[in-house]
Amino acid sequence: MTNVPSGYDKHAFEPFAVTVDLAVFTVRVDSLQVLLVERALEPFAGRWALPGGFVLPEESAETAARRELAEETGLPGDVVGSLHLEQLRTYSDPGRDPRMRVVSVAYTALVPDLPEPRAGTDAAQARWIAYDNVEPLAFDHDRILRDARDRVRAKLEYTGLATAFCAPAFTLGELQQVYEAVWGTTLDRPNFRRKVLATPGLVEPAEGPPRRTAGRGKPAALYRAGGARALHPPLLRPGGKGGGPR
Amino acid sequence: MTNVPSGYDKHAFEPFAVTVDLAVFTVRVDSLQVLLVERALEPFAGRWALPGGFVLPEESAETAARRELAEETGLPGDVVGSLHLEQLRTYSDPGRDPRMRVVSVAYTALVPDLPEPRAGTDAAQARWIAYDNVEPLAFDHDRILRDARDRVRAKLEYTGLATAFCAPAFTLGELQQVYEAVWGTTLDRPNFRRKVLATPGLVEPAEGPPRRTAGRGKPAALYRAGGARALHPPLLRPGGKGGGPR
DNA sequence: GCCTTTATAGTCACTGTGACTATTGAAAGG
DNA sequence: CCTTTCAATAGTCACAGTGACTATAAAGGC
Repeated sequence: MTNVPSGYDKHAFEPFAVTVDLAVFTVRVDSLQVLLVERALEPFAGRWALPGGFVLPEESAETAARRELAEETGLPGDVVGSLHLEQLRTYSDPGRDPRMRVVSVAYTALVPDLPEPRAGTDAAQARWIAYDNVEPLAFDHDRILRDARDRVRAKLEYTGLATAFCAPAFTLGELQQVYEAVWGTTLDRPNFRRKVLATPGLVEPAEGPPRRTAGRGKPAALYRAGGARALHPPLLRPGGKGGGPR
Repeated sequence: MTNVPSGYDKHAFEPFAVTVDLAVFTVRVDSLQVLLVERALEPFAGRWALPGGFVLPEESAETAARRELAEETGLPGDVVGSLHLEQLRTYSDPGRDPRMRVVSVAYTALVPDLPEPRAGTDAAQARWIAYDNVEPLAFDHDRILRDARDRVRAKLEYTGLATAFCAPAFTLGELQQVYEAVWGTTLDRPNFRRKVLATPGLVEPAEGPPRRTAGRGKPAALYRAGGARALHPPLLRPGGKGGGPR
């Protein structure tokens, strides 16, 4: 229930602040990278942190997440408006912010390879940083980032989310690089191809120019993201089980 | 980031209230049931709702969830302290509570068949109600409940969560009833048995009294929950081949 | 032309699974 | 005590999905 105790005065108690934090991922040069900002203000001035900020009185958390991302990183408005954004979880430990009681709704976003962001008002700079090279972050953002990475890894198995890391048209080799970068594994190319094409709704052939020149070697066929949200059968990652079949 | 704008006054703005809402599920008589309370106060007095309430200044959302559950339903303290509780997601739409700005962190809990709860301070009564018989709830609790049900259905596939619905020692037939009630399907008993026993960490034989009398017919062996969090291979629900999510 | 590189096609053995059928063992009812 | 009943458990069989691997096709560099 959501009862207000009788005689309740909205302003009589220590209020909660509600914020959003964003773990924005991309895949470039075969590695999973995350968007971080360097804090310009105390606390944790000079430390890296996830982009984010306060939810305003008239917006939902998701609206706030898109607004903050645009403000703090200067990413193009149409990109921010259309990117894949998904709620991760909410962090509410007392003391997670040294200044006051802050409850933060964390979001995970997946974007294709994008230009370098530029710092916004509250940030000294904003950069893509390889997940494996991230140094200790401000607040409890290390934990949020780890939770977000685990979620993305798991979701690649049973959803078509990997296509959100790719441009509108992509080759199966590029899609495989996404899986390999996120999972930190290598995959057999013929088997990957067979599984992707056998999973309905994951990818569809792009009808336009059927091939793209990528360098030397045979040009690859282009595909675009399919409409399926859940994959049947799932694309399970190799190895990662606790003693089961390998 | 979580910067407080300069010159910020904690009490100068319209504050957010932070609440928790709980979707507590159990399985009894072959049906998935959810714990609901009848609201005693406005708004939505007389309507059914999910149990929940305000997060206090010094508690985390999860602590608040356990406290509210104990207060509103009178479930035994040790049960509330040890039950499986998992954060679902956070609902933050402006206007979801007609009185003020309320952000609610929703939790899902799974419990074995328990005695009838008793109503607490804010509730006229508290009852288990079959999921399929739930009438429109207060606030946006219909949506929360639906999200929670979808999540539980999906999690049974790739986690050992189904054992949380069972008593400490249970038969494979009882475990199968959990899957059937949650998924709304029937499963082939020999195949279910084979899959459960072939999945490492799902169940372990209970060493104590090896059998339990359940009526007529051969008594079943007893098992207890295994330690595995993720199942390999997963226990997929039937009917998934066609394409879309099932 | 030949060689390298990358995409794509195909083979084969093995595992997990759905749909069944058969057997076991304990309690219920004469 | 013996038979019936019924759930638990064991076993069979065909087939889809997958990992490991080999073979062919299509491009560029020389």
